[in-house]
Amino acid sequence: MHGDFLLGKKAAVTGKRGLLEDLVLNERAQLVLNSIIENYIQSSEPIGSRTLSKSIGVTLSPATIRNIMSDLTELGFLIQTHTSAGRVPTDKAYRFYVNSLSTPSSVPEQIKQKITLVSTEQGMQVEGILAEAVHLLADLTKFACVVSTPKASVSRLQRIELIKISEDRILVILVTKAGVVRDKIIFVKDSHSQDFLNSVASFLNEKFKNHSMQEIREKIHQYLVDDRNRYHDLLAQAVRLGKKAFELNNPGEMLIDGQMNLLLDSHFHKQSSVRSLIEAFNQKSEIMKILDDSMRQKGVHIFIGIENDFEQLHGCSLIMTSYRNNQNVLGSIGVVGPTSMDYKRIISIVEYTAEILSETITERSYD
Amino acid sequence: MHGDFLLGKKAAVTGKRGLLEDLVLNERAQLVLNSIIENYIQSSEPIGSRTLSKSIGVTLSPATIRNIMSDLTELGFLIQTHTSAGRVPTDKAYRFYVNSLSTPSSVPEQIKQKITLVSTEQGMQVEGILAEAVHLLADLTKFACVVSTPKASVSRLQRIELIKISEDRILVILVTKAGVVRDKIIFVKDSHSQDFLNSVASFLNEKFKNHSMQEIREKIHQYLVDDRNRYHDLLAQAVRLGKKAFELNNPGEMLIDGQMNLLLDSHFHKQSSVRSLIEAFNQKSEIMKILDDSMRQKGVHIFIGIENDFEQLHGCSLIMTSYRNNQNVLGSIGVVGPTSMDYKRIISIVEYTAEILSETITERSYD
DNA sequence: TATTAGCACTACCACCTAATGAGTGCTAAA
DNA sequence: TTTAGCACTCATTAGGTGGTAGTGCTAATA
Repeated sequence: MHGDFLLGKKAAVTGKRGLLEDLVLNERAQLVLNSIIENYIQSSEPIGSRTLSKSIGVTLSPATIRNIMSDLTELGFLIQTHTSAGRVPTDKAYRFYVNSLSTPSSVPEQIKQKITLVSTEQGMQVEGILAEAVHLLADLTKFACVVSTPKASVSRLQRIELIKISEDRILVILVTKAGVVRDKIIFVKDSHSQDFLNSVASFLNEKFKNHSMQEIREKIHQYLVDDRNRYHDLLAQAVRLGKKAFELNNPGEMLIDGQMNLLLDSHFHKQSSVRSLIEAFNQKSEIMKILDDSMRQKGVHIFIGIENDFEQLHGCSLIMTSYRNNQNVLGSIGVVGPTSMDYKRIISIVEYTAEILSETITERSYD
Repeated sequence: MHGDFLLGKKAAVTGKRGLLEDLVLNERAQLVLNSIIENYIQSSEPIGSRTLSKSIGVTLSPATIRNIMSDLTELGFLIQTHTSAGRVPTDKAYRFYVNSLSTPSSVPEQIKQKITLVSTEQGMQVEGILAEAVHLLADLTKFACVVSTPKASVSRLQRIELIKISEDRILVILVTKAGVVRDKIIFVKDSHSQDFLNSVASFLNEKFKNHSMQEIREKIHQYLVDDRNRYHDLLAQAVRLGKKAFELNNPGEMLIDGQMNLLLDSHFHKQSSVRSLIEAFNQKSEIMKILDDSMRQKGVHIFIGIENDFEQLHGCSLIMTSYRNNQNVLGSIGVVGPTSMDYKRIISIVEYTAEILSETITERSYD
C-alpha cells in the first residue's frame, strides 16, 4: 500500500534518472532517508520516528514518518536490529545517499590548510612523500588509510645504473621519471668489469630512456627473439643483462597508516569484526587489488559494505582515488572506514589530499 | 613479622647477589612468586592461594601460601584488584622473574623452522628483508613488533653515484656495505655536466670507499676548513658536492607490524589504554629512541612496564635486541606487548629472529 | 616455631525480577 | 492523506539474591 506510494508518478517529477534507486523514491521519502542517514552517521545509534520528526526540517508527525520508514524498510533501505528499535541504514541506503551527493562538497578552508606535504622540502624521495600523505589522511579522517607506490610498469625510465658488487652480483638502480628509485640485485654467471657494465648501462640509457618499463620489456623481448646472433657481443650482453634488470619482480607495495584508528571506532568493537579487520590488513594483496582497480578509472571510487570483493572488508566502506604526475597515473590512495562514515567529508578530504599529493609528486618528477 | 622471615639468613644462602630483589627473597617465596607469575601469564586472571597450592609442585597449604602472598604484597611484588580477589604480579615482580631467568631458554625446533627469511631469494633489498622479519615476529608473538632500518652514520660506503636530473638537481645514490641503497636529491646553484658529475663521483668513491658516513663527514669537514683554496677546481667542487651528498638528513626509519594484535589482547581492552597505545605508535620518534638505545649494548634489552621512558608505553613491556652484519651493529628489532607476556618464550624468539636476520643481512652485505 | 585448619568476612559475578522507555504497528478520527 | 491514540515489544537498567573465590585472623597442631 504504502510501498506503492513511493513509486509511481511523483517519482518521475524529481527528474533524477539512470539509477534504479533514484527512480524509486519520491522526494519526501528521499528526505526522510537522507535525514536518517545523516543522523545515524552522527550518532551511530538507531534512529526512531520521534527523534527524526524533530530533527527533520519539514513538519511531519512521527506517525507519518513511521509509515515512510516502514516502506523504506520494505524496500531494503533500512533495517531494525530488533522489533522495538529505531532504524539503521543498509548498504543500499548508503549507496543511494552517495549517489545523490551530486555536487562534491569542498573541503573547509581550515582543513585545507592542514593538508600540506612538507617532506619535499627535506629532499625526501617519493616513498617518504607517500608516507606523509597517508599519515596525514589517517590523522584527518581517523580511519585506516592506504596508498600504493607508483607502479613500475607504467613509469618511464629516466636512467639505469649497473654497479658491480661482487664477481657474480650486480646492483641495478632504476630511476624513473616519476622520481622513484628502485634497486635490486641480479646474479650473473660470468664476471663483468665495471667498465663493461658502464658501457652496457649507457647503451641501455640511450636506447630506452623515456620508455615505460612495460615497453622496454617488450622491446627487449623483441631483440631476443629476433635473431640474437646477428648482434655483436656488447649488444647481446647488454640485452641479456637488460632483460634481468628490467624484469618485474616487485609486486608493488603499499603503505598503511592509522589501522588502529578503526579499533577505536564503535562499529568495530565486536571481537569478531576486529579479528576480520586484522586479517584483512595482514593480507595486503587483496587491498592492493582494490587500489589497483581504482587506478584504472578517473575520479573517486566508493565501495560501500559488500561492494568490494574482499570478504573481510565487507563491513567497511572504501573511498579510493588515484594520484598522478603530469604524465601518468601512478598509484592510488584512500581510506577504509565504517560504512556509516561521513561520506561528504571523507570523500572531499580524500579527493583534495590526492590532488595535493599529485601536485607534490609532479614537482618532484624528472620531466 | 612474616616480612622479616623473607629476609635474613636464608636469603644469603641462595647465593644470588647483586640485585636487591635477589637478596630479599628466600627460596620458598621465590617459588611462590614465580609460580604466581607463570600462572598469571597463562591465565591472565588473578591467582588465589587455593589455585596456587594445587598447581605448585611442593605441598603447601593454601593458608601458608596466603601468608607468603601477604608478605610479597607488602614488599610490592603483588597487588590485589580488590579485597577478596586473588593476587596479580606487579612490574617489580616481572623484573624479579626476568632477572631470575638465568639460562636463556632455546626456541623449540618447531618454531625455529618457521623463522626463515625468504625475501633474499627474491633479490629484495634490506628494507624488504626487515619488513619480512618484523612481520614474522609479529606473527609468532602476536604482539606489535618494530625494527629500525640500518643507521646511516655507522654504515660504510660501498659506492656513490651522482645523476643529473635537471639543471639544478642532482640525484645522489649511496650504496652502503650493508647493502642499503639510499637516494636523495640535492640542489645546486651551478649546472654541472653528467661527465663532470661522473668525475666527482669517481673521486669520492676512490677517496671514501669503505669509510663510515660519520668518518666521511668529518673528513669532508677537514677539507673544507683546512684551506679550501689550495685545491684545484675539481677537488673543490667535489668536496662541496660531497658535503651535500653525505649530509645526514634522514632521521632513520622504523617499520612496525602487528600493532593491531595488541588490541585483541585482553589486557588492552580498556578504552583508555587503547588510546594511549595508538598515540604511542603514532609518535614513532619515542619508540625510535628506545630502539636506538638498544643498539648500544649487546644482548637482549628488556623494559618492563614503567621501565621505559615513554609514558604512553608504561603499560607495556618491550623486548629489544640489535641485529648486525659481520662488521657493524646496524639496527634493532623487538616486540611491544603486555607486561604479562610469556617472557621466556618471547625473549628467545626475539633473540633467534635477530640472529637469523643478522645472518641474512650479512649474506647480503657487499663485503 | 612453623604450619595448618577453621571461620568470619568481603566483593565480584551471574542470575533474576521489575520498572522504564524508546520504539513500533495498527486503527480510527480529523 | 495525515495524524492522534493505544496496545505492544524488547533492550536496557536498577535493585536484590545466592553462590563463589578469595581474603585475614586465630587457635590448634606437628
